[in-house]
Amino acid sequence: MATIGDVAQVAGVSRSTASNVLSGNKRTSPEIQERVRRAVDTLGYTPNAGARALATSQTRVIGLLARFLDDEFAPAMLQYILGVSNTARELGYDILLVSEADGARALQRITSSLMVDGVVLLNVAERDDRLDVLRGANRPGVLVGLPGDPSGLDVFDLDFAETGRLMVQHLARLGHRELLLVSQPDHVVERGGAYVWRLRDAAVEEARLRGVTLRTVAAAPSQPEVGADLRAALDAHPDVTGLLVSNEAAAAALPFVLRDRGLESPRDVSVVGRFSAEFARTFSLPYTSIESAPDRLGQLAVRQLVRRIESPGGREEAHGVRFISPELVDRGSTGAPRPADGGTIAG
Amino acid sequence: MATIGDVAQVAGVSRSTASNVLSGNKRTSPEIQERVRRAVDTLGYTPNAGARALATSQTRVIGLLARFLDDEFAPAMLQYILGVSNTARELGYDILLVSEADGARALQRITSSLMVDGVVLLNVAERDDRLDVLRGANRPGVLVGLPGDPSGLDVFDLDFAETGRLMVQHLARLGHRELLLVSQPDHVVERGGAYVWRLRDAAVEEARLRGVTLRTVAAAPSQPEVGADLRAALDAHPDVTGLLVSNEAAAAALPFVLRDRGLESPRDVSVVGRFSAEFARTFSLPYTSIESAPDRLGQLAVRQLVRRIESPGGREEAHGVRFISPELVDRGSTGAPRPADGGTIAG
DNA sequence: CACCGCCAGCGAACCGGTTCGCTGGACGAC
DNA sequence: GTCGTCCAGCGAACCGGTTCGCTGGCGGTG
Repeated sequence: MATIGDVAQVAGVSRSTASNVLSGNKRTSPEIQERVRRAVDTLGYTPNAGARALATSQTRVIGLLARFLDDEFAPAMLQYILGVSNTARELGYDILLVSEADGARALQRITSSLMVDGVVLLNVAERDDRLDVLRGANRPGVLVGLPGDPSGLDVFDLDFAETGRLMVQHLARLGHRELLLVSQPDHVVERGGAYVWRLRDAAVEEARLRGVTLRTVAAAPSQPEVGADLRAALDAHPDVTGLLVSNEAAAAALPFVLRDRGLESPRDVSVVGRFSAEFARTFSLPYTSIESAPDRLGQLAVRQLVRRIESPGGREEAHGVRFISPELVDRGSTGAPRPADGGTIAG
Repeated sequence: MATIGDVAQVAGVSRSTASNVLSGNKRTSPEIQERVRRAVDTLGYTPNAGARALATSQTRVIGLLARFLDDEFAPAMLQYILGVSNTARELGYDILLVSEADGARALQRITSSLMVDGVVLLNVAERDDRLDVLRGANRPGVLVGLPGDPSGLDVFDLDFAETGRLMVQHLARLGHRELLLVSQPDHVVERGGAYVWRLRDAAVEEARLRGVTLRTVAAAPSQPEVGADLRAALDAHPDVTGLLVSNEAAAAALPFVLRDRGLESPRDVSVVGRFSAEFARTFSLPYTSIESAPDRLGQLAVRQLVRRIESPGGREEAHGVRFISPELVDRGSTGAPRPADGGTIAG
């Protein structure tokens, strides 16, 4: 491999001059620039990343900590990863993907060895053991997903409370009085991020204000168990006309469950989900939904992270939580409720 | 950050001795070992990855080049990524995930800057522009997916020819005489790997030997177009009783299409797919299938790559293509064909 | 008791970049 | 013509590890 010393030699200049030409940090004469560039081309020179990292304490690599929990629905996570990866590359960074179970230790490893300039944490839990490590680390980090205590951290997330209100509003305005919200078991939610109950609590409150009945059920966050949970939920609440699905695994399984029951949306039941357009395409889901915008969240997170990485260390921009507003995408799965003439959803 | 110099100072030894204790490359007295270890704990020392890379020319990072094509069905790729990532971590390596469109340039960048010790190429195409770069690179690489010219490369792949034969065999033995193989358009196949026509050609030959009719159709490799393609295919071939699906997007859409047609498997049509068990779970697919084993392929690829990385540079193990044998997982979607009494698949 | 061999620990060099302070030549001003 | 200023390029130091050759103290042997 050619080194900058080789380049300098071929160009007939010193190593420092070659470095200055390539970095542009110091003014150099056009003639010298030309000679150095030609030498670079001749030798096919590429800077050694390790040496550069050692000298500058910068790697131009971003750590991406994805948590893949055993019972989690992985396809939803893929879109975050791609959003982060693509944005990072646009900004000139590479991605170190860390998927190991012990996220706290992994975070410790990659930050304290200075492998990365910063990190993005996905799937942040209510009480996430990675956060203490992050706060003590010497590299900045940005979260996707709101933890219980976000103090001193940069966080991006969908506004789940507003999402819950919006879902209830939408169905209530259409005339639905009996709603069912499909979430996830609390212990899973706690690990996987509190977003589900933030949505649920706001939805419950909104339903109360509007005098609408909103029942909530927990369904497994993974296949195939979620199918059985959905069936049981429909059996338990036969008079429900509106379904709110804030559980990606449940949304993906819903077409099969409705079909088994001989139900069609919106004829028999109106459905509003919370997932991304890409997710809907992938699973052929014909349901109106709140866009969860994983690509946009990933993009915002990386942009903010790079801003922190590249801002002169001294003055600190304030940390904080940024919510993105929910947007409803109409796919025609909602309408007026079926007449309440004794027909039941289990029909 | 504490350096090895700090550790040495606290332990009262020289830097080289501290290094020797930590690497274990040279014998050291138990007493010195103890002092150094204590100093490491006290200071919370972690080696600087850049410095180590510079000194050893090793980064303990593996580059993972995933190609996400516009019209490709991404969820299938996720399992390869996780397989690679988890295996790499087990062997003490981290993963640099590269998803950018220009894979050849990305490969050039990460190898010539010595950011990685080796690379795994996913989704290798028949004529893949990354291969020339890989052959010219100074780091080893392993492919998942067989290219047109695999000479001088390590390749792992499912035995797609055998897979095609097995699928035909399975249905022919059950008595099916009219089969339809759902593949992908040739131009997509060429880019995305030749596996689809390797399977198709073998299936066609096997059908010929058995005197069975096997028609093949191309369907889009992504949602939602694939649904329309499937419907058109069923319309065009109403007498088909056996379906071979070697297209993940088509497999994921098939339940919806069959439902629209009022068809059930295996009652009306027998189905054999080619996808992984995890994929089947994710998409609630009740179809008998050939296991595509992405996790196992990823694991084998990483193992082989690490072997190359860590083998003393001199003696070279022979390169070559390793196929894994297809295994059929029975999910009950195949049976004897419906009586050929004039009933048609288009019902 | 003297000599030899062994080996634990040390010091220095090296990996390949970046950066800082110095220098000397060119040019402008008086 | 002389002096001062400016700045392009140079050399050296530094980042934080690893490694190689040397050394000196110890134990064993004759």
